[in-house]
Amino acid sequence: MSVQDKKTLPMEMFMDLERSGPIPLYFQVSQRIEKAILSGELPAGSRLENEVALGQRLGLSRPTVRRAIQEIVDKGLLVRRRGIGTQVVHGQVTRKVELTSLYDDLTNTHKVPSTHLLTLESQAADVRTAERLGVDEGSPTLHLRRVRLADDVPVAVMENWLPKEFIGIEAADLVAHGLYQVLRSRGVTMRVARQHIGARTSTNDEAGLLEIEKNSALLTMDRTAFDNSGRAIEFGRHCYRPDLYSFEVTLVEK
Amino acid sequence: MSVQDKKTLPMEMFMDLERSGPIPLYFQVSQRIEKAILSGELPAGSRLENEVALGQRLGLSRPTVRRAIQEIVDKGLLVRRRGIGTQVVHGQVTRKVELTSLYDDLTNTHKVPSTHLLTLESQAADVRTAERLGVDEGSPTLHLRRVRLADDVPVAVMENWLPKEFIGIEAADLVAHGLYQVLRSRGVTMRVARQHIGARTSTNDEAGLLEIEKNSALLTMDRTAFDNSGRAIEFGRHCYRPDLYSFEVTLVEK
DNA sequence: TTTGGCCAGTTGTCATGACAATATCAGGTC
DNA sequence: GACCTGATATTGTCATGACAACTGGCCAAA
Repeated sequence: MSVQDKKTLPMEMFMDLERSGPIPLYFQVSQRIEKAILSGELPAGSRLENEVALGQRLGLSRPTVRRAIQEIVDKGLLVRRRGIGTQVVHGQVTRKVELTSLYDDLTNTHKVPSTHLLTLESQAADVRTAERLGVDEGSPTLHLRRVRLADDVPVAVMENWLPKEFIGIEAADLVAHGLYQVLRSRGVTMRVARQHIGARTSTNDEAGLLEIEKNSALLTMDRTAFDNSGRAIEFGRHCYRPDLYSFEVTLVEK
Repeated sequence: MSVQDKKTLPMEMFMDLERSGPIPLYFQVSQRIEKAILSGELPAGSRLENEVALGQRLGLSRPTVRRAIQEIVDKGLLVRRRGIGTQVVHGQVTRKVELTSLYDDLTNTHKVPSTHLLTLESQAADVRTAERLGVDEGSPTLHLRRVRLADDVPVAVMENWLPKEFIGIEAADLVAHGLYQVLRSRGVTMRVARQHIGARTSTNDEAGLLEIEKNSALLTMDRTAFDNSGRAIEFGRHCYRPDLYSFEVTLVEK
């Protein structure tokens, strides 16, 4: 009758919830709902069953169901309206930018990533690097410069500085696994990152590395990443070939 | 003794909570805590009082206090660790990118924004526009093209398409208030936006409008915005002078 | 001295219950 | 027919209680 579908889909896919496993219930539920949305089982504009009824059918409390739904709302896939209900957003499927590295991005899109390591050295921190990493000027840092390739085509030139406790990182690891994977394997997990995205004209050096013409446009990203305790872990200045890479950001008003 | 301050600040600033007002309690609490962080009253690295004790002292339940804290964690200002407590992040204050327009951004940074309206017309949707807005190809849309200036210096060239119900928008409103303000005044509130950020070389036309050299680098942003019901409200292709504008994104790993 | 286990502190998850705020819709009244 | 009104449905907010999981430090044993 109205614009949006009124049939609340049955969704009898929740029979296998692990109530004693390590995975939170709300996460199990949100994953299943999200999967249903992305697979088209819950088409755009369709209404979700209301929180109370859904919880009753799954044998879960309303806060648990509510949190599961909220997770998906935060991703921008669902919209809730008081007095109305919860709907799948119209428009195309959106993917939120997550805290991952370019290496992860490329593997997720089924391209074959590889790395040329240009520089791997200990370097005294200059003013800017010291400020970003929260260390004293002149203190040692690990400095690396790499070219990232996807299917053997250069995509990005990446320059990074890390605090001195990472100076032991080996070249082989970086070529094989990407920086964030190496850091994760050393027990460091990124928690917050602050990025600046801009553009500028390429230098001759960068143009050569990226196999593009001199003075052509580059997409740039500066990032400072922090770990669980809020300590700066990495400061990076990256530049990307704009014809091969762009950033996708999904914003949700609260 | 340890790395971080152990003194849990007293914070006797919560005496004026409005329990019957329209503002949620968790929001009142989160605002006060955030203010304390930004003002330096809660310095970087300091520990927050634990959830249970804070709730008891304020006469609030733990879920309410917890939600207040979570709001700030989502902004990247606090970090919680099980078994440890909640700390103010080290590093600089970060500001999350929000769902605002360039006009709002400029007024927030105390620059004086103005607009040159180049085009305001009804236009049949081409394939791409139709797909983005979720309308039929060839159906009427409102097409506008503007130059945004900050302190009389051109910053961006913005081209937008809106569904046909906005065709009545007048030129005077756009020059005076910015697109998003005009839409808000017509009862439309943006809820979700999907943005692609990239870079490319300027055309001669754009270079002239932005008062930069031909073939210099531009920062570009394509956006599709959706309202409360998930319907596409706006599709825009913008390009910015990279020396005057950049995007800031704060990412938080969950 | 070093190692291991125990204990207290803190956040993470989940359940139950209640009331408020808002949107839709049907019906009645002017 | 237009407008008001009330009933209904749904999400928003908040309280209380309980247990699990993780961290760090203390203390005893090897």
